[in-house]
Amino acid sequence: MGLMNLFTDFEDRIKKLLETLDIVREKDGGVDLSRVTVEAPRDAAHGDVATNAAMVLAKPLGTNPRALAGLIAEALGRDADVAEVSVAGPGFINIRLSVAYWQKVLKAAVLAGEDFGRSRIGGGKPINVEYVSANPTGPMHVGHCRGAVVGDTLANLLAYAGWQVTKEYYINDAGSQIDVLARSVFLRYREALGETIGEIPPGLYPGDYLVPVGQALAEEYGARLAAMPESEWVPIVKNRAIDAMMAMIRDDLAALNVHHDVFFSERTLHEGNGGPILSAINDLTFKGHVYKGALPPPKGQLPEDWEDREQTLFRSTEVGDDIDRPLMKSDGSFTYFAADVAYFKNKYDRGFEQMIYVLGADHGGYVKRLEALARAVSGGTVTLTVLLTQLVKLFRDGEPVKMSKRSGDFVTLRDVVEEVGRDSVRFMMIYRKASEPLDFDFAKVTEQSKDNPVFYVQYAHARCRSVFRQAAEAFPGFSPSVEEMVAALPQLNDSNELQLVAKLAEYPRVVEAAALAQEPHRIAFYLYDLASAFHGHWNKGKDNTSLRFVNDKNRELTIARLGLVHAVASVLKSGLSITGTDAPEEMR
RNA sequence: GCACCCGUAGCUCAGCUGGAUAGAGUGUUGGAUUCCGAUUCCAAAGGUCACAGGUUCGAAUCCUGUCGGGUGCGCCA
Repeated sequence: MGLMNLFTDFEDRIKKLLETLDIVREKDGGVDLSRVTVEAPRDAAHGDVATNAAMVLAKPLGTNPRALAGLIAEALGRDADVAEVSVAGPGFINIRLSVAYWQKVLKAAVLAGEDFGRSRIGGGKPINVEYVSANPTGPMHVGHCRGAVVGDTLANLLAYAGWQVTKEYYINDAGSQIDVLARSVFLRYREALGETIGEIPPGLYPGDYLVPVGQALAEEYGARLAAMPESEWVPIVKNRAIDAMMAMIRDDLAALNVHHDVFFSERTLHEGNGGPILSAINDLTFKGHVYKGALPPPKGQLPEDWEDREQTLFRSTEVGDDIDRPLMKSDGSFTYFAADVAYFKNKYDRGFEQMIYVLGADHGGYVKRLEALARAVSGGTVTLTVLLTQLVKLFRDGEPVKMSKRSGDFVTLRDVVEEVGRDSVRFMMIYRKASEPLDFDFAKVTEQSKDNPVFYVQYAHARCRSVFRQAAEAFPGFSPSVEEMVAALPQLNDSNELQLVAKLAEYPRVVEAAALAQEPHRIAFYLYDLASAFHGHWNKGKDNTSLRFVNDKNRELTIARLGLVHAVASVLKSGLSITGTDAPEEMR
């Protein structure tokens, strides 16, 4: 099935052809063909594929682009799959493909089904995608939503493109906010025992979601916890609290169709007096990246409580950072970043060659130290990339939704999913470059209309399935196999249909480009494009009944067209599954 | 003050890692339409790609600077 990607197919053909040209063969030292590309012309009127070969190679070969283009075009014209070649503009070579070639491409698509866009470009390399990693102190709110969807979709995309992907969640269960959580739960526990606790003191988490956690503790322990000294009940309550919060978060994520492979606990890095962290710091020290010293005061406004103190520092400035970063506080305890060093080391030891961190835009200041960390620990062998997702602004009927940090006043992820639906949330979150801010309007997203892109795409899929149902009505007992559809494909030669095939043919290239650029939004935009092409073709059938997929006078032609519809449905389903949304059989 | 992200049609945004006359959706304007399944279809108008330089056959895209918006800037996680 070498026809899966027509662009790479023709790139290969053109490069082989170039090597047979006299002007190339006679060139001393050979010619660099790496800049030769094959792509779809911006304007379909120019042709089906175009190459820049003549413009790129003219200078090294000491000739002019138009003359070289003529030579290449002449040779290309002898390719049986090429219907027409022309030279245009500064030296573009435009190629129009034969009907037979399009039929071969479609055949590949029909046979491959949902695997049509699958790629091996990732080479089976292990890659770690870390995303969400929300603190386990409460339910997830909308702010976590975008990172969750972007990370999950990117991970799906990379898997489809041939990487060996691990989806990972870093549980921040070691910091002081977890102590606050434990004390908040303890209060709810005393409440469950019948004590009057009154107003939740400031500094503790006031949310009702902690009430059942306190009740469960009361049922299990009775009054025994209350009788313990703090040093004894804290670890018990802390464990219960974290488990309860993580269970809640997992439920929230499941509602968004987000599922991680690994949940990594920060606490495990602190076990045994911080052994894993110490050993990671020792590793860095051994490699010469650690020293004891004082940081220069921050530029601009000096904090009021600024004191010049000596601490253990990571010399990250030698590996690309702007300022050295503290690993230990002046009292000798670890910084958060120290745990990050150990966590990265852990991933590194697990054999990941590539790591992606999906973080919110408010963590932008963290990027350089993470990159520096990767260089220092791996010696530059690991590529660590940080994907920053910009903020989401919520709107209801055009009015911004206000959120304060006070409990009950923020919109939870669960609220949003329940109100607008899982698929709409996911698609909207991915239907924009991650680096662009996103406005999310409840009214628009709930609407089941063309304005809602996920609906438009899903509708195209449902319509495809509907064609099969209609065919079964026109021809009772009709259910052509893939083989029958493939055999009938030579019947397809209408230019409108071939345009749809051309759109399908872009899919493998879109998948690879999106995976390499780590830009999952491209899949969503492609799906919209394909859906649009399909709906457009469908609409032509309104006026021109000969274009309709089901033709009850021509069984063979109908089978061939069902092949096209089958391929469209398969690609839509494949793409929708990358975005983590359903491909419904019908819209109701 | 510094770092990162971003300035593209009235509005919301794409632009395939440098390609041809910069594209969709929405809105505006003008037509068509009792439909193999929805608030349908077709067409037109709409742009100094923030600005100024540079790199080259060729720049919205890469480099530098300026202007404007967002985010973050010792021992918080």
